[in-house]
Amino acid sequence: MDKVRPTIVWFRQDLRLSDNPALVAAAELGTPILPIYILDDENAGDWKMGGASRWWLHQSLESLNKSLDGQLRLLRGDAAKLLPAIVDQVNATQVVWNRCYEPWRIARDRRIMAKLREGDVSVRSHNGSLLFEPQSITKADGTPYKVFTPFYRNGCLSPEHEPRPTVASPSALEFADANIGIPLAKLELLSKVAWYRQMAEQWSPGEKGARARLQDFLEIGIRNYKEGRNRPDKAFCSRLSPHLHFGEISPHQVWNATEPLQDQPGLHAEVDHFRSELGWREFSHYLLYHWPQLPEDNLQKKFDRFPWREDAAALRTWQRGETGYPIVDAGMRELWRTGFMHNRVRMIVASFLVKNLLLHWHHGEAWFWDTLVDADLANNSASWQWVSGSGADAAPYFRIFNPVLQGQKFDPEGDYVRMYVPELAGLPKKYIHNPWEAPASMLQEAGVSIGENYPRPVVDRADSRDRALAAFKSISAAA
DNA sequence: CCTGGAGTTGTCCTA
DNA sequence: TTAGGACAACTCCAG
Repeated sequence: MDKVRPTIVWFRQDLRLSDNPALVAAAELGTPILPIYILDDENAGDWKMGGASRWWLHQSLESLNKSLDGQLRLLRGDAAKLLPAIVDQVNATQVVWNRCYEPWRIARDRRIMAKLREGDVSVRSHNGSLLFEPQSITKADGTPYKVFTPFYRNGCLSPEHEPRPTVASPSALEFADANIGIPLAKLELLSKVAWYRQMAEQWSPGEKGARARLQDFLEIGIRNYKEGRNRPDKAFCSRLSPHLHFGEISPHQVWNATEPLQDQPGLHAEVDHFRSELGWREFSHYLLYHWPQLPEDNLQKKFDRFPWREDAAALRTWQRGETGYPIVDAGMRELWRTGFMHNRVRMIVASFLVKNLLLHWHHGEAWFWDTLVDADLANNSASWQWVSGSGADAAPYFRIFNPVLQGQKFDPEGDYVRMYVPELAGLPKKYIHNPWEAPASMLQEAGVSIGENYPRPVVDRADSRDRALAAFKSISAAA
């Protein structure tokens, strides 16, 4: 009874069949395939997946399992123990996966690879989720870039680093027989409280949903991307971030799909602009790879002596969307309801937390980590450091967003605010972003009572701006 | 080693 | 109403 030894395909942040180099490599071997997913909270340290991400993952695994004819095996626990055990149990001859780049995953995968190779198992990792391998892009002296523009222009965009073409899904997969795994429900990815009910209306997790989202974006959003992407009241953003994070679509698929649009009249600049956003995703992963402390430590050491405030009550108003600044509150409520926030608004709420409230960026980082469906260690930490001014290539300290002006500029009709802060819906656009300045009669007519059914501003805007400027000045060398 | 130019996403004041 | 300059000082990067 000679049984053919199977190949294990370990799915991680590549929950798709198309453009999946590890899967293709496995299929080419011609041996039966055992696809597995391991929910590994034990090696993740402080960066266990947050609640919104778990909701997404649940849907995405369900979808992947369907595409795999129900053959996906699910496990839960320490991958460094589980994987070698499975290899033994099924007598696997080969294990393949696509690389991940968070520090804890790199460390874990290195250990696993070494352990498996002690036996007679061949282990191969592939690149499925970054356009540019972090170690391949360096300055002439071999050290990593710290500034986006030269990283992107001179590094990524140089001809030698052109992203690889996509690879097709294997035509037919032969699956191995093995009594392994637990039902999806046993991963316990869905919290008891159904706060994610509204998220389901907004999103279609899974490979198919990701493809549809891309098609939609290529037909509409990208055609007015440079301007339109700044408008939270419109639908010009790609909203691909959660799909990319879980690898339901690869950046290569997205990058290459924009190729035909480049030659269409007027679209070249739009495509370039969108691609540079993919470039930012690469840059964040690059930074995290070269500076593994990015999620915890200020990249710029002088920020270690920054006079952050401690103010639990103020933090709570921010988290709940009750700061009294409509654009901030709309953003925080969008996040809570949908697991997402428009990028422009992310900058506004982040600036508000760090500069107007003067609270440590770690608070924002942690909240986003738990509530975003696209929570991504690299993007999250790099972006928070950027906003705070502590990161690579950071915003100058005097760049403090004015939530009223930002609202008026990027949500000019107030539609975005009305959608997520319905108690203000009756206000005309002139005062929708600064209701505390509206005439009493107008407030009354709109049914708004400041301090009663909509909060008074938690801080005075001008005062808190001056306070932030002083705080940032205090850590400069000249001070 | 030196040098010059540049650095995602702003705001405010003044003329 | 609108346009232009100030807001600091630093590090990064390429020639």
